[in-house]
Amino acid sequence: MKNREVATLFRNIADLLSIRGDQFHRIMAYRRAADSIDDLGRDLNQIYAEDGLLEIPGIGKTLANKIEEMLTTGTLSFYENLTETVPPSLLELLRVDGLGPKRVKQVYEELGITNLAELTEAAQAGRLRALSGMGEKSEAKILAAIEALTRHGDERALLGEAWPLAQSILAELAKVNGVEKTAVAGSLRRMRETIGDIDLLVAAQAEAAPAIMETFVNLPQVESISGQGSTKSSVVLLSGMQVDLRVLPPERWGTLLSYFTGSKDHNVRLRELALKQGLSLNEHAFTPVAGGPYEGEDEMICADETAVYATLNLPYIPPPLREDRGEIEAAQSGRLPDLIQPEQIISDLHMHTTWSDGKMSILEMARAAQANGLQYIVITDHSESLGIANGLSEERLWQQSLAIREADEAMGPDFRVLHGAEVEIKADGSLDYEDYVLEALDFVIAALHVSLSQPREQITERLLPAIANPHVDMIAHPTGRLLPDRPGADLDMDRIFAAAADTRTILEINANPRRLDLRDSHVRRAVELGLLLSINTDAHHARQFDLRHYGVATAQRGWATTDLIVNTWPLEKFLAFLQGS
DNA sequence: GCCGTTTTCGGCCCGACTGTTTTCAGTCG
Repeated sequence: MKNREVATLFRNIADLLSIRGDQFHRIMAYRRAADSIDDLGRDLNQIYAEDGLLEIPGIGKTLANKIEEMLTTGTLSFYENLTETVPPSLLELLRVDGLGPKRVKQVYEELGITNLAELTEAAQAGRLRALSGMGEKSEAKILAAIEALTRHGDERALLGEAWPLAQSILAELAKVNGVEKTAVAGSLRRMRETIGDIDLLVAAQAEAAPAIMETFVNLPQVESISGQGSTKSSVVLLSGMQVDLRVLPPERWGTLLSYFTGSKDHNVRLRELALKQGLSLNEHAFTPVAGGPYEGEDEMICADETAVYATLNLPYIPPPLREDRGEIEAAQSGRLPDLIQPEQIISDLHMHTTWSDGKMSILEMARAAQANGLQYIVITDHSESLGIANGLSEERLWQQSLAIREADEAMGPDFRVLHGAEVEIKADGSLDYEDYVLEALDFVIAALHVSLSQPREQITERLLPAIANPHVDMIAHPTGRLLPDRPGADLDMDRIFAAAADTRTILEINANPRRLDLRDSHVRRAVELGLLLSINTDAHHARQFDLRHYGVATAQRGWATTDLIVNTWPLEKFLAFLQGS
């Protein structure tokens, strides 16, 4: 079984246990374990082979045994037994917005409902309202939620879709009288690759709140209002995405922003730390608890997040790190990483022009890159066999070489245009250009685009020779995944990383929000191993240079430090590196 | 079910909103 399958099984167990009414913290343990496995960046089978399961955070003896059973037999008897008392089809009921484990248990036990179709039928027949705690309104809400679920699904949105949407809504809200500050919060501020719903915050005095809420729920993109209060409102957009807005006073901005940025796990750790100091932390303030050293004193409010962390004797922790993956401990011991920052990026090593499937000329891309704050770029059009992308034959590649020299000269002394190629790693593992061609290029990218579903052994063996080739400088979007649907190649990442370390081959963090490949957990592993990384836009149009910040955020989520990101290197250092490799 | 600078047992965070309630349970984040 793969990591994702194990994690999913644990999540399903957690949901089934919650329907059964098991102890809350036992359920949470399964969820935490699932999250932990998702974050690994390594193959669980490999960790198991090294006898390292117990070192995974949130995995104890019981869960380690369950993982072992899953990895060795492909099934889990505990889960099989569980589904005999709690039908797994109940899981789909939990996807209905507003329906939690207690209600699911209730409709299952009292009405014998086991799936979405039966629930729909019962609601339409008016049989739900007879249940205790339910009425006509609840019944109508459930029907509406089922309808919304069947229409939009409950898929998470891509970061690259949610981010611009959030910015446009904030821009509208900022125009309302009395709005002092606005911010994105939640997983969007932490820049996760997918977003469940958009969390927005506004700082304003209470008297301004009604007008802000009115503006919000009446935005043209809004399809329906799921809740409207004085501090919190929720809407569903036409796209099906839910957006929550909270309005709170500016003097409490720090605790507010911290609380709603999450992650939930990070917040739990912060509250635990606060409690150890005798303080209760919520979105409004730190409040002294009875019996603690501050008992009887006033609450402490925080105008910014730095003050929140300072109260806990911690340095500021950047949002992309707030996942409870060791950032609290690192902050406590002064070992927070020197995170790569967007303004430190001075190059882009992967982009396309009209010579292959790009939309702009070499010179147009160069000028746009310079306007974007870069100092040098590499033009890397596709190689011949990627016919669908108008890949370059060897002859056209030589012609392009002249065109690049012309563009380089036209750009003057303060900007350099280098000549590279994105060379196809063919299904048989061979590269698309001969070595003497690769040698003549300034920079060589190798990448997988086709036959990505080969079995692990085969596709890993296909990529390794490319990494080992002395002319290959970088592997682009290593797994080839495309969010949200194509999972990418089933590579043995341990072997890929080891090979990249041996040959000092750069691994790309592709900034396109459909790729973000390497993904954050892979970056984290690569950083631990000290591998060289590069954040590139893979731009096919000048405006796609704007996508860079998604790549930087992914690097930050993987704890990437400035020294490992080759795009921070001055041109001389970069060229010297290419000479030496 | 995990975990340990309250350590092998007993904790493990907090509030808003909604709909059903006469004081609260369920859901969500």
